[in-house]
Amino acid sequence: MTDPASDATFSALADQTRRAILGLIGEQGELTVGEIASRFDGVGRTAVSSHLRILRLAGLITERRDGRYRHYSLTSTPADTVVAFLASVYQNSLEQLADAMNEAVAGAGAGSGDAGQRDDELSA
Amino acid sequence: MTDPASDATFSALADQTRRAILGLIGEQGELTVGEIASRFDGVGRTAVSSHLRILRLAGLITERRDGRYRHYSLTSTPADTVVAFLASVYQNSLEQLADAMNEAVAGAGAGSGDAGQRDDELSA
DNA sequence: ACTATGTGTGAACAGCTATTGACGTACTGA
DNA sequence: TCAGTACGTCAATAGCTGTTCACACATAGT
Repeated sequence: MTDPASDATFSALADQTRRAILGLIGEQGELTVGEIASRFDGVGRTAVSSHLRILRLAGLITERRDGRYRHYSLTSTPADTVVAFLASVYQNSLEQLADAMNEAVAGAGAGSGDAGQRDDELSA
Repeated sequence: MTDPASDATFSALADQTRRAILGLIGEQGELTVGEIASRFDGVGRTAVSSHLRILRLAGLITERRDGRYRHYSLTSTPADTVVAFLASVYQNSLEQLADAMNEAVAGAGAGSGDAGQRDDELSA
């Protein structure tokens, strides 16, 4: 729980604007910096760029460079760090949850497609 | 995703010390402020008390007053907010995962109502 | 009374966020 | 090719939030 990866992930998720950006990207699939900044009236391109940099360093999003544009999209397995933390803290009561989650992940990856989730060991 | 509850939860989880406190409480089941402060050599009781206040306001822990001591323990379904956020953002790929996780949490918490650390219920 | 546990308050400190201005890069038109 | 324009980022600054400590206070046990 004291991993640098956890720290980066939770710090990235701590900001409300960044969570909103993640939700926006999740809706649209791919967005550029200008498109995101145009939706947040109170946030400029520079601020959005900084937020995207933090999200990218945390491994939550990836960028695809297309000319002068940079399209940002969600990564495939972003919840791993969060889920791993929850599983380690609440293992006494949520151990069965982790098992059910692994099964659900495996089923979702086979059924609905683009997730590409890999089943890893959640119960530490 | 812009709920105040989400903001409080993710802000509480953003701090490394608070995540370590959660892990410590998850291991021991119940701990007092002094016990927690004694384990973190660089953090005093005042800081621990402040962190516990933030965690309590975020709904992650609950306190049980026993004389002059206050025993802190994990709440039953703390991951709901986090899971709800992940489900809303990654609904395209993790919709079934979120449903399965909510069901698992509801099933685990339906029996007793607490985190499972009910070794004693002595009342003042 | 005396001691121990826990919390509240104010100050110092560091860290983060948003802005302004400027720069590098890449498309567009003549 | 050459300017003009749009997109994104970098650097520096101001403002704000959050963490920690020292001190004092309230509560509870002996």
